[in-house]
Amino acid sequence: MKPTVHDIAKIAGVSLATVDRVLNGRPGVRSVTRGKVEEAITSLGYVRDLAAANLAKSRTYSFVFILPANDNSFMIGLHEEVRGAVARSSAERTDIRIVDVPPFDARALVAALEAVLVEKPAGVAFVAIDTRDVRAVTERLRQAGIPMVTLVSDLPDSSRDHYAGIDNIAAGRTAGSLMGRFLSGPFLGEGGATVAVLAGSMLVRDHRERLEGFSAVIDQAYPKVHILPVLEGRDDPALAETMIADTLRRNADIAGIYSLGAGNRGLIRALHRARGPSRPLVIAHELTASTRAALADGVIDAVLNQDAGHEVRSAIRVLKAKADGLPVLAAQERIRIDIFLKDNLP
Amino acid sequence: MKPTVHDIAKIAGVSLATVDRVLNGRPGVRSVTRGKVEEAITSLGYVRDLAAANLAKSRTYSFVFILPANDNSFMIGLHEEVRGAVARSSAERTDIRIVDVPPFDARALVAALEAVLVEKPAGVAFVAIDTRDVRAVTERLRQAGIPMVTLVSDLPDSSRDHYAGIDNIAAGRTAGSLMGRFLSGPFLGEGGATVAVLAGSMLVRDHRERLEGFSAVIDQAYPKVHILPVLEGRDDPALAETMIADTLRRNADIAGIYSLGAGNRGLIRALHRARGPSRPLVIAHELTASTRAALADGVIDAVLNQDAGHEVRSAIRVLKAKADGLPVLAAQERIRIDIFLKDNLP
DNA sequence: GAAATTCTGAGGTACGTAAATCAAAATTTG
DNA sequence: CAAATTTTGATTTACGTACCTCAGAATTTC
Repeated sequence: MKPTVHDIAKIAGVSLATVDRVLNGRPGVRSVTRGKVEEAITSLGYVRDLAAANLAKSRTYSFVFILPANDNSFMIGLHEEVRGAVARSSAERTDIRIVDVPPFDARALVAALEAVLVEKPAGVAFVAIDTRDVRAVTERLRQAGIPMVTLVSDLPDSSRDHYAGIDNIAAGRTAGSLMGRFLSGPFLGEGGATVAVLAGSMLVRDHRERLEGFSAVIDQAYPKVHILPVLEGRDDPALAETMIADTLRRNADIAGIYSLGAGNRGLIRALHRARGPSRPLVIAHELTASTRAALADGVIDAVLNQDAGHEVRSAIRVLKAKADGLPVLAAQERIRIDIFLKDNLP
Repeated sequence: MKPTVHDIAKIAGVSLATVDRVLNGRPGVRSVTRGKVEEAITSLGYVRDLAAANLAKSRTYSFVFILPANDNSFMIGLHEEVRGAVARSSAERTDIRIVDVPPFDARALVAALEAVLVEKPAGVAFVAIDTRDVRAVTERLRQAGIPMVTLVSDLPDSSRDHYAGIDNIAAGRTAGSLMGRFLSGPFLGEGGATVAVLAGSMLVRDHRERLEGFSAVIDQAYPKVHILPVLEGRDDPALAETMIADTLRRNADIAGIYSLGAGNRGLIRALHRARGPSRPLVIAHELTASTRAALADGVIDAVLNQDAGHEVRSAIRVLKAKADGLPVLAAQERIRIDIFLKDNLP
């Protein structure tokens, strides 16, 4: 039988009230007595029954999710996953509030985080933007004891407790490696190949890191591949379409395209329009309805994906654990880079 | 506030005892009264507080995991993950027992499942072997109301409730696609390429399915690639080593190897020994210490992986849900095929 | 219409923990 | 050494559900 507070009281030779005082850090216990109780706890291997404790406290974990109100499918999907979690929230003793902020707007994010500071929820998750101001607020949140999880885009070396997202450098490297290997066959050979890169914005860390990883692998392992200057499409389908169409028109010899941000609907439209003699090899991020269809059609060759549902559920699990002061299972919470070819679409 | 049994009693105009009788399917309630209560339940949107219910019942979920006592790293890792779950079990109200059976032994598996039938745990997970006898026992388990989850290797169209493992046909297709594309470059060209396939046993479904998917893609999309007859290494490193060494000696022109089972330590040893002028392209399954090292060294080019930890945790979640008659979150429980190149090793 | 049977209500105890009150004991302070 | 203070004990209520008993009401059966 699992030991209970009653067992501790018996072993330590104190009353239930004293055990409770020790367990919950309440005042009014001499250090001698506290020592006896703690000894009994460790000797019995007592672990508090969280379900019973939460029941007694009639506790609900209140979390805030700050999400950019982006127009692209990935962010819309992320929103949906959080809404799904809200729907399940009553059964999980959580109470999740969604706060929308304008995309790529550090000041709006800071303002939202400051509001969190006032509200004092049990935890907050947000898509980070990497600026000094944002870092500064996170430090204030940490001091206020509010657990923080960054979602999708990280803020390394800051006060955040955890990052629920993929390793974007590794993602970029993987894209580079696939690009290099796939190109080595039918495309390369006569001297070299030109590759275009479409990003959302170099201001967000995840995009910077993907480019970094991609370039590193290409430069090092596939020196015959030449990367054009990055196109910044602000994750906007319409903008992406014109940029890609322009680039394809100007550089007839483009052998590959790496789309490391969102807004792939535009990219795909441009590709469909530009049906030339030989289509370029395309590697994109995020499996959405449109990229999935493009993969199946052979317009896109590979899609690297992060599962928004996993990220949201992981963020919630981690916030809960942090709120309870429990350790997190790192292996469980690592968000993986999914690689989809047309053959392993789920 | 979430509605409770008290609210139901009040709304339905009955006593708490009657609500309890309805909720827990106890006898002694007229259908008119039952109707009133059920109406109140739906109108209030009542959902039973599982944590409180489990506390009241002082319930622990007892699960049995039947695992083959294989010598390869993957199965050893799987064992470890289950043991990890056992270690965490007290906090999760689970009580997991591990039963070891000899590998590739359908009769031993049947015997273990029959023992489960007697023990009547809250659920059972097992690595399936696809025979009539095994199917027959699962039907008896289903009739006994014991939730079943197949782990790693499935038993489709049987009485099992869920499969915690990857789609092996898709995995095989993915391997075929990578093999075809990677070979198209440096290896192919002058007419064709020869590929060897190393499996564990064609008696287990997962291996059959991987081969099926692999062959389908190669035959259809890469007709220049020729697949040698399958080698069956019984997931045994020593046997695999001699088989691969033999094959490499006999067929000097081998361009690729697809290792779809376990026992890769042997494969890797053979590859290291046989350092010829041009090394073959190698795609293997399961990321273990040895395949990871081989990937990093460039001896293996790609590894398809299933995360044993995820599979075990998913199996437990599903068994719990089935035991409680709750729905499972399909998206959460889908086990993904990880593709590792040397660039995205975790 | 009485007896037998079936329903229903009221109430309690339990699960393991939290949190509170109040009295009693121990300790410290002056 | 008495008074003030701190520490501890005993007890209670609560969280939401499960499960039990027993009495009384309603219904059915003869």
